[in-house]
Amino acid sequence: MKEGPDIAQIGALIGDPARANMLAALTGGKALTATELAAVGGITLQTASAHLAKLEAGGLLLPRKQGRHRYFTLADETVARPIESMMGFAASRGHLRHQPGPKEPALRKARICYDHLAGDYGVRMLDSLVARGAIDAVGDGLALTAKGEETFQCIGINVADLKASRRPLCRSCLDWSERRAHLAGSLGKALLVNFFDKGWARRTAGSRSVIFSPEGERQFLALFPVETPVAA
Amino acid sequence: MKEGPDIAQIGALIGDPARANMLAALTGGKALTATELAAVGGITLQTASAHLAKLEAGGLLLPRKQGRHRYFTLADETVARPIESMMGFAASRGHLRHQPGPKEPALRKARICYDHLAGDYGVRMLDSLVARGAIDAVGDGLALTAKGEETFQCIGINVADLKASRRPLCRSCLDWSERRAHLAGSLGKALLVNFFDKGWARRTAGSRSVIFSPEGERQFLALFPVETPVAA
DNA sequence: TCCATACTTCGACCGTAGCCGAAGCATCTC
DNA sequence: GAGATGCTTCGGCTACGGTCGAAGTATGGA
Repeated sequence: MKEGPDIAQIGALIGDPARANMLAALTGGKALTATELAAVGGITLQTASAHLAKLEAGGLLLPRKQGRHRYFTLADETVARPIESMMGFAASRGHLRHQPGPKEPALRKARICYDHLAGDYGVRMLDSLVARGAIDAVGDGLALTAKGEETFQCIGINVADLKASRRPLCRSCLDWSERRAHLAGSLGKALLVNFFDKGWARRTAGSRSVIFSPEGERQFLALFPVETPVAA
Repeated sequence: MKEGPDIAQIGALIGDPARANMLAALTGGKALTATELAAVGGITLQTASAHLAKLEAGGLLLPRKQGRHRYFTLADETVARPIESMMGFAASRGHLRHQPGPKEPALRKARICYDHLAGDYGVRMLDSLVARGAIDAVGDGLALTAKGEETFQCIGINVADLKASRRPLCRSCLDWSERRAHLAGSLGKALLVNFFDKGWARRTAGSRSVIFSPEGERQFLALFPVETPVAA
C-alpha cells in the first residue's frame, strides 16, 4: 500500500457538489469571478470563498486579481482532463443532472469544452476534416496532413504559429454528449477563436453553450459538410 | 447551471482516502477480495464492506462471487481513465504519498497500469518501438505500421485477432512516474500477457509492480534497445 | 470623503459520513 | 453437523466539513 500519487485529495475537491458545479462551469474555459461561481454553485459568497480557497490550495484553480474582482480559471489542461473524463464516465452511467430546459438542446448542439468546440457541431467538424483529408485519424490520435495545412491557411489560421508552441496541435477529446471524438489541442482552440473573430458564433453568459448566428451557421455548415447518403 | 453530467458523485467516491487506495490498487487490473481491499485501505472489514457497497452502487466496481470470496474489479476502462488522469494530475503537483520503501524503485521501474506495462520499462518499450518504426507516433496518438505488424508477429502476437476487437489497438497513456507516454490499448495488453506467458516477468502479490527474471530482463532489454549516444 | 461593490475572515451550528464492536448470514472443510 | 472463514448488517459514537450571519478589508467611483 501507499504507492503512487494521492488521488484522494483531488477526488475530495471535486466531490463536493458546489465545487463540482464550479469546476464544470470553468471547463467552459472562461475566467469567472467569485460571485459568478457562487451563483453556479448555488451557495452564498462566503461559502464560495472558502471553496475557492481550497481549490486554489489544491492547485486546481489559478486566481487573477483585476480591480476588485478575482477571476478564476482552471490551472491547466491536466486539471481539465480528469474533469472531462469524469464527465465521460458520468454520462456513460446516465448520471445526468439535466434540468431539461431550453438550454439543454443548445448545449448538445455546440458548446465549449475547455477552449475548443464540442457537441454535435464539434463532432461534425472533425468528421468533415477527416473526410476531406485535412486531418488523419490514425489509431486513437489525430494528425494534421499537408493538405490540411493548406486548408487551415485558407480559413485564416497560421499553422506555423501554432507549431511553435509546445502544446500538441491536434488532440482528440471524447465528447460526453455525442460519445464520439472532437478536435482539441491548439488547432481546435484556434478554430473556435476564428469563428468568434469572424462573428459566426458567440458565447452565452452563464453557460457553456455556443450560439451561432444564422449567417455563421450557414457558413459553418458549408465549410464542414457531411457526406450524406444518396437516397432519402 | 445544472448542465451536463454529474461529476460530484464519482468525485466523492474517489475522494475518500480508503476508497482511493482501493481503487488505485485495482488499477493494477487484478481482481481483489474484500479482505485484501480492506488491507490496502487500512480499515477493518466492516468498514471496507460499506465502502465497497458504495463503489459498486456508483458503478465503479464489478463484484464477482466465487465461493465464499467476493472479487472486485474496476467496472471498465471508463473508470480507469479518470483515475489514471487524476494520478497524472497528483503526480504533476507532487502529491505523492510514498512511504519510500524498497517497493518504490521497483514500482517506478515496471508496473501494471490497468492491464499494460508502465514505468521506466513501459516508456522504454514504446520509445524503442517508435525508433524502429513499428509504431508511428503521430500527433498525440499512436498507430501500428505495416512493419510493426511483422515485428509483433515475430514476438508471437497475432495482430489480426486484436484488430477484430472493438477496443483500440494502440493508445498512448501518460505515465505518472516518467511523465512520458507508454503503450496502452489491446496491443499494450497483449505484450504484457506475452511477457508473462514467456516467463520473462511476473506480478507481485499486493503490489502493482512487475518483477522481471534475470533472463527475462536480458531478453526484454535486447528486444527493446534504446539508441545510446556514442560517447560515454 | 463617503459610499457602494467585491471579497475574506470569524464564529457557531448542524448533518453527514466514516469508523468500529458485536452479532448475523453464507459458504467451505472436516 | 460442528467449526472455521469470508463477508454483511446493525447500532452508536465521533469528527470533519459544509453552511451561513455578521463583521472586517480592499478597491473603485462620485
